[in-house]
Amino acid sequence: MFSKACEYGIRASIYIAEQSMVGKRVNQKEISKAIDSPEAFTAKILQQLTKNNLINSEKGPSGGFTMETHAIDKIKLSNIVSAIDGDEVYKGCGLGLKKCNEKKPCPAHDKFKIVRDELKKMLETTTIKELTFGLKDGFTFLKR
Amino acid sequence: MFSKACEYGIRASIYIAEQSMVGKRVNQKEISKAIDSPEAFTAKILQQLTKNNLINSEKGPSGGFTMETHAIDKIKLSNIVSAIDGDEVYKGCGLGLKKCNEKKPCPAHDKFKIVRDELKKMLETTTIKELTFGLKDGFTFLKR
DNA sequence: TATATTTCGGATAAAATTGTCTTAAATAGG
DNA sequence: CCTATTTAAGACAATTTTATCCGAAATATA
Ligand code: FES
Ligand code: FES
Repeated sequence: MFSKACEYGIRASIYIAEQSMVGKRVNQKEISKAIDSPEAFTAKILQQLTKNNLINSEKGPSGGFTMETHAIDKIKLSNIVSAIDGDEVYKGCGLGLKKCNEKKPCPAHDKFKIVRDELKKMLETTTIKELTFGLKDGFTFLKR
Repeated sequence: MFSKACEYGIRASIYIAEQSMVGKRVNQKEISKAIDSPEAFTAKILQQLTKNNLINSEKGPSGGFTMETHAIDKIKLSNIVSAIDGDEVYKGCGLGLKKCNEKKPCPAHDKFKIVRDELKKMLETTTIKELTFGLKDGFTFLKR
């Protein structure tokens, strides 16, 4: 569904958001430990998210990453996905024709469109904030 | 969503089925021309589909690929996808945790499950046959 | 039987993705 | 100002995916 980079990006975003909500800044090492991802690779992804203004970074001792608290319920899953994978997965043709095209649809278009639009709606309405809720109570997990 | 290999595999299957329904056997060259895919790579994928008994192949002059007519409405999209990509896409965790796990779900589990199950249902109920209908009438397309 | 056609199978190559390493830049704190 | 810590940036490496190539095997047909 998504690339590894994107999966790490989403997990990292959720973790950063959760920590930001209790006023904590987290660094690369903590993040990759919390979400069980390769440290250097994750660092690259964090750079991407930073460039896309989805998270903030600060250098130096006691530096690290945060998500602005007022943004946590504004940022949607789709923002993370677009920033890393682009929007092909929820806008492109399921059979790989360049651009999904209503006028010249692939044979699976009608079937795919339903699923893809559901995915799109889900990504565009799900906030990072709501994904943090189960975490601190131990109902949901960012690694296993 | 799917790999390139899988996209080609689905398009090829639909084309082969369509031709088989009018009694025509098609070879690698025709197929990759019809679906606009790299010939040698497509040949590999056709081998996979053959091994999985989704299509039949015959060697020699006038050889090529067919789909058994009585199977065309039995074979589902999920059969093609599983044969090439496996079932990760509609059974795995959306955030990349190994195995989706109801007991220890990722934060996005509930949201993802809905979409993924819809995808699963679509793939498991859509037959190759119904995907061929629009083709000959020029309503749907395997390339653009 | 000889030949041309076609799939099969394995090796190889190119490109994209995933992952690592090293150095530079920023910054907090002594 | 100096040092330790942390992110930024770019080069590099490994792996996976995508794609090509070639010789062998099968087969129709002349
Ligand atoms: S054209 Fe293929 S999904 Fe719309
Ligand atoms: S655990 Fe992530 S989708 Fe089920």
